[in-house]
Amino acid sequence: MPIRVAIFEDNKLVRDSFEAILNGTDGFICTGSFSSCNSLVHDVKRSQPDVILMDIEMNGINGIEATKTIKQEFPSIKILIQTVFEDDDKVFSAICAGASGYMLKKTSPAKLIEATREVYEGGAPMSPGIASKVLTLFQKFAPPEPKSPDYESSNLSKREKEILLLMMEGDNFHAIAKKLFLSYDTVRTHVRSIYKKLHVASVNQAIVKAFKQRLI
Amino acid sequence: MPIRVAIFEDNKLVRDSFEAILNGTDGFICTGSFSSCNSLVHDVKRSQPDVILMDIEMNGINGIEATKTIKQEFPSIKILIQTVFEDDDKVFSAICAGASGYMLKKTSPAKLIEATREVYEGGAPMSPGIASKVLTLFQKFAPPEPKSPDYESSNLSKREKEILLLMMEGDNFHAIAKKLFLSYDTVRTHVRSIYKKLHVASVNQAIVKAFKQRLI
DNA sequence: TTGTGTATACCACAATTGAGTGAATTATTG
DNA sequence: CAATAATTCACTCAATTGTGGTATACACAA
Repeated sequence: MPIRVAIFEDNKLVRDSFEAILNGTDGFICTGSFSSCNSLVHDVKRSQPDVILMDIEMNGINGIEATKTIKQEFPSIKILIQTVFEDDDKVFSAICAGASGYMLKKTSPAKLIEATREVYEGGAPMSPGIASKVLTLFQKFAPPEPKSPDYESSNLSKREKEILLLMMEGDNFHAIAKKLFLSYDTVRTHVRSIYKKLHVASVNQAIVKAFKQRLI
Repeated sequence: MPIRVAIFEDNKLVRDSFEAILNGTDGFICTGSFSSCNSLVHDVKRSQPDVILMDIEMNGINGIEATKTIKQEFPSIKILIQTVFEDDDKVFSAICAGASGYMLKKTSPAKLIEATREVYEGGAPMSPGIASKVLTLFQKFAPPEPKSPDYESSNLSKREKEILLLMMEGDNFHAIAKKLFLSYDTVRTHVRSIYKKLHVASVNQAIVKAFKQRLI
């Protein structure tokens, strides 16, 4: 079963060229190519792609807005951003919008095909300079090491904090048990101590409390 | 002028093998290989590397601590992390510590050499799964935009927003029904449409999404 | 007129969670 | 050393939640 790819790209030449390359490569099929995002949701619904090649610089709705929309409506579709520029702002927005990869337009067709496959397989191909920017941005934004005073004073043990964190990721008890290599019942026991310490009585309330008090 | 590489690696076999490969490849020279980080600063000073291949799992000072120290003492030296594991925690810590790349140990020698060169040239090579994790972590930690467009585009109806809000107060379905003068089953029906629109499958995840996207 | 979305409500079954109780092992600390 | 907390696991039972249907009614747009 070939990888279904849709293209959103201003430039007709580039668009047609991509389409030709994809259809000419074993294991790929271009199920749609569009010059704008004006009927984005409709177009995506019709072409049912696994991966979308998204130009970032487009008239009307730009590639980043489009990426956000697509990720909201079709979270499982992977999006590979294509751009001529590599400024921090664009990279940052694209990733926050939910892009799975970020390639410069100067990339060779062969590498683009390879990147498309990598995206499809759950990877995150990025042109070298981009990857480096991402790491820098990451270091800049990630580790403010928040640890509010409540976090310490909440008396949650290390294990309990781990579990609360996973609860805040949306994991259920079975998933947590699996991730932490614990038995289901052990997780439930820990959850009960969390409830006791936070004075709550459900996942629901524990998460709310954790968020509101910036506990994590 | 060849790229000067130093190796920090527990396993003698792996260490010697890396050294042989580097010295056997044009454009590279191994200027030091060490089995621990016990005399880290001293060793780095002596070997004056451009790039360091750093094993993450080592006795004594581990690779992440070592990376921090090196980046502190010799900011211009690039560090390529090597690991067998790819859990979020390690990836996260390594990048925050200042690593320039993150390769799994199963990577082929050829790709490792290529990654070393890429690091030297200012890139950030990462094994596919790792790069993907980085993007995910990035999205997780990036500062949420103050006015999230998701609020408007979430398409939640008035009733659905009301109910989501009460869920975020920690109310259960019975409590919500009572507060809104609805039947228990009506609340559940609304909750189902909320899940559909937010692409989630539990109270748990709906609340997290609402908080993170500043939906309410 | 038909379709779509919203709001309301009910039934039934499966899965998950909450609460009670008990118990063993390993830190940690007074 | 003894007390305490943390961590681990198990079993039960009731309550809540998740998911599949089905149904009526209203409003608004194609």
